[in-house]
Amino acid sequence: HKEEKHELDPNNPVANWIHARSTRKKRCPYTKYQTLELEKEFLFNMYLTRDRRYEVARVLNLTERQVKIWFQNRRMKMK
Amino acid sequence: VMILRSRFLDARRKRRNFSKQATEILNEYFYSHLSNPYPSEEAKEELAKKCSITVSQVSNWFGNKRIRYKKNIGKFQEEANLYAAKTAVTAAH
DNA sequence: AGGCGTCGTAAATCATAGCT
DNA sequence: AAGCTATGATTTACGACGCC
Repeated sequence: HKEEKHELDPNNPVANWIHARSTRKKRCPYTKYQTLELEKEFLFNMYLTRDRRYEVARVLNLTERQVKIWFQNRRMKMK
Repeated sequence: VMILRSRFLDARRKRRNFSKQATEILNEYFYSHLSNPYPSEEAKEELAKKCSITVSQVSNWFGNKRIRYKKNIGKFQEEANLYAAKTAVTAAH
């Protein structure tokens, strides 16, 4: 199972490791308020509808993608 | 409710460092698989058992080790040589 | 095709154990 | 004892792949 991108450089032990693409957005910790509201929404339903996702993103000033991924991560954390 | 749970989860952050033997075992695996330090699920289970820690802790350890090694290879050179020598001895019977 | 699901991970950050 | 660093755990963000 391979992920993201590999660099092509012989002789460097790290060359064939998995590396994040340089275009990846830097991790940006969410505020207490954002996290609390996301948790409340998660308690309401573990899976988002499209409408709820749009609304949550708008209220918390996050992108729909961030909200979607937050829910995916949250479900994994729960396991 | 969530406050209670978050406190419970935060409690997991109260940790002890792993034993010297456990760190030894993890480092031996890491440096003897330096070109591909991604243990399979089965390998993680075996390491977890040998180290008396959980599979998640093994995953955390490798995640931390990979990024910290990559970020500063020079700092780990001495350690790398130490384990390379150790596994070389093992390989020579 | 396209979108959302899980799984495993990178990289940054957090919290604090344990040295100096 | 206080400060600093090492270390284990948690948090965002994706890539790979799966299933409808």
